[in-house]
Amino acid sequence: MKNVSPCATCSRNSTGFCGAILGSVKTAGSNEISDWQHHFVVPASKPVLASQEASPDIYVLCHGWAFRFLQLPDGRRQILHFLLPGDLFSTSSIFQDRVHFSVKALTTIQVSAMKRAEVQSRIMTNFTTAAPAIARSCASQIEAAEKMLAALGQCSGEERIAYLFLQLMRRIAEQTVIRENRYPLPLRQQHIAEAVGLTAVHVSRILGTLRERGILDLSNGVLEVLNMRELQRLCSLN
Amino acid sequence: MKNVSPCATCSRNSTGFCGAILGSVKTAGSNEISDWQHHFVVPASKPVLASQEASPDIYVLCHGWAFRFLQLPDGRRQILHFLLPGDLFSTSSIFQDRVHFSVKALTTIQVSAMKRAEVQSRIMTNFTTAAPAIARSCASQIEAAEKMLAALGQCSGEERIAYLFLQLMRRIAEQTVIRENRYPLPLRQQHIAEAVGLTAVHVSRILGTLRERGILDLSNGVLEVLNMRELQRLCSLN
DNA sequence: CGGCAGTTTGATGTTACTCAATTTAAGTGG
DNA sequence: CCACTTAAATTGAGTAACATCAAACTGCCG
Repeated sequence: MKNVSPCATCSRNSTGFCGAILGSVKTAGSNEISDWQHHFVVPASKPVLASQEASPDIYVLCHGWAFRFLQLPDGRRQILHFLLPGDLFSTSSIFQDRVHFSVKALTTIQVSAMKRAEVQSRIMTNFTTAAPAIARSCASQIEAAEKMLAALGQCSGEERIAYLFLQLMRRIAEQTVIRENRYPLPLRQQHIAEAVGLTAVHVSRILGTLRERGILDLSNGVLEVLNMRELQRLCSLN
Repeated sequence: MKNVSPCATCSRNSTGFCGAILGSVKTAGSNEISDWQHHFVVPASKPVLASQEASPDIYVLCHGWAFRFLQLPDGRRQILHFLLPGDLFSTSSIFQDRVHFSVKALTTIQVSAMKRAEVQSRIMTNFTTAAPAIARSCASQIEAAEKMLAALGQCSGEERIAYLFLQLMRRIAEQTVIRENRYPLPLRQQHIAEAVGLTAVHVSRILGTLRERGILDLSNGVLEVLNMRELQRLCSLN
């Protein structure tokens, strides 16, 4: 298992969530382990956080990919959101110690955990800058969820997959330099299926036709977009 | 057209959004029209608010039913949420002047509009009580959207309708006394269809079987639940 | 009495699911 | 490097869920 010391990549903290919301929370340039935050590693495909489980910490993903999901009593599950480095698990976790979803690692991940009480008090002392940032974060989470709702309710399988990919591509491009339209995408077809509400078999067929038609090619954890214009045209949402 | 004077029913303001979030904002017992809030009426099935339209006000539904929806470029639309009396259109509208959805009246409605700037400043002066309330409101909107996402992604038409009804019933019961398991529900089948991602024809068939099986009966704007236990069993979500 | 909006019903087509078999890819240990 | 194992992806055939189109039916209102 990997080293559990504070991850070097957590300089990322200064861009994503922490930069925007916490503002002056992190001591600039400091690497010391404080008593209110720590880091840990979770291996690929292992659970990170269970639904309704109380936690005194809030979590930010520092490295790797994870996803939030809802598990239905009969075993079916819906992936709600893929977490990328820099992402806060959920904005509402700043104020609540229980969340309605579970989180699982997709790749091996590094997570930063911060004491909620500490984060809250730091936000309160600096709320004129923190409040709008938190509000924006909430608003964008709501908007993302409701747009996906529209995609699942109104769009065909192909459209949904196109929409999912476009959203992910946009987010990946924000944190990685993209060359030759190749996006790192460590998803199994089963994950795509659970995110867009199809079966893995059907996802395979749809990806097959998209490949045949020269629109995109997903293999070996890389999504290569061959015809961006056509991909966007497929996605009537957006 | 109905009278546009401040609606008597807006005593409701003290329970729903305003009571929880605004706290001391409303002058207790006062009926005067202030310069920072006003009321208006929208007839049934007329638009209230268009997506991306900037507004200096935030809105609370005082009377009647409305719904928030997303319109796709090709005309399809997804109903995101039904608004009941006391509901703030969207928590994020407190901080943003544009919203990603549109709103339409289902019945004739009365709406209370409040100047955002004024609401914000009152929240800021009282943020220790307002902030947690706003956070809870955001969290519950996110949770509702993501649970619906799971319903659309993983559940059959019948399950989705059962879920929609159970959610609505819970909310209706919070503000109305329910007798004989009869819930006022002023929805056309087309609205149900657009909320759960089915066609109106299919909704009609599903409602037909639910009626035949003695589970529920929706007609004349009233939902009568005949077998609550069975209805809950249908809804594997929840 | 007609007209209209909403609902119901039937027939048929399409999308997506299920089950099962096969192929491919990725390790793993010798 | 090669057998062996296992997870993932692909393919085919049959089926179920849902959409589409069109017609008939209902209640309601002028």
